[in-house]
Amino acid sequence: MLLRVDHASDTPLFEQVAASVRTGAATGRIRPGDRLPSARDVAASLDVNLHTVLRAYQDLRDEGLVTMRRGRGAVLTEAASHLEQIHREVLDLVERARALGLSAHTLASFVKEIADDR
Amino acid sequence: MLLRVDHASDTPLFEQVAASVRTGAATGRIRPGDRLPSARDVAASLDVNLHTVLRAYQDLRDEGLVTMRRGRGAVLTEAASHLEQIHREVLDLVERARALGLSAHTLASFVKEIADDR
DNA sequence: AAACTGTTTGAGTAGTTATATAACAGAGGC
DNA sequence: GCCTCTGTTATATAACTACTCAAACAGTTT
Repeated sequence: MLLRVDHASDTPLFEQVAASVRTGAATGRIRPGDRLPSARDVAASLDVNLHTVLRAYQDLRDEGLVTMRRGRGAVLTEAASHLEQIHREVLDLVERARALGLSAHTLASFVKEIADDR
Repeated sequence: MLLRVDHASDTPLFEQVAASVRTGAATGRIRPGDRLPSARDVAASLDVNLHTVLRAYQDLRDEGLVTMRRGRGAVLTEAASHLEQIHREVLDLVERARALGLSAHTLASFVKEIADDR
């Protein structure tokens, strides 16, 4: 199955769904132009509310990773084609920070601060 | 003043306080070995509750950026000496991602996912 | 028309955030 | 020793936000 979710996890369901899609795109399981499974299908197969899935999809749209139109579904954009490369760079940076005694949480707060400023 | 806070902002106060300290360390205004102003002083001068400041300090401790002991206060660790370099690398990465059509939010979610896995 | 798709609206619940007050306990100066 | 500084812990509470759910709505495709 493409998308997975852990109901016992402390990270929000919609965030897990979004993360699944990003990972799927970063590993090439989903490609630009591909349509994501419909929100209702995902909701049914993950035993999650429709709204929760749509919330995840909308976040991905806000990031520019998918386009959405009713009747047509959610489609992966060209921007997603570089996810793999960027994801690798993020891993490298986390590793480098770690070597300097800095946690991923510190990095996360830096990135978040930059992200929120726009 | 070293620490600043915007009561009207939508980001939590304790997070703003923590971010102030990180920025202060990244710009060399605070150095390893320096003691942060006492939580009570900060609370009074920012018109914020003591708990709010301590929450920020504790987060920084969890990240390994400060050590805390009662009677002595919160002291910046050696790890903080590399904050400037890492912060610059984060800015570079955000820039590179942006050039590929990826938002800082996408990056943030990657980093957060890595950070939460530990 | 029928069967899909996302969109919108509304609402309930749970968790987070910030506050306040108080008592506790280690560290250091006098 | 005593006083005052420091963070720590406990308890309570109000306001707010996040999260989830349900049902009706409106384009798109077949």
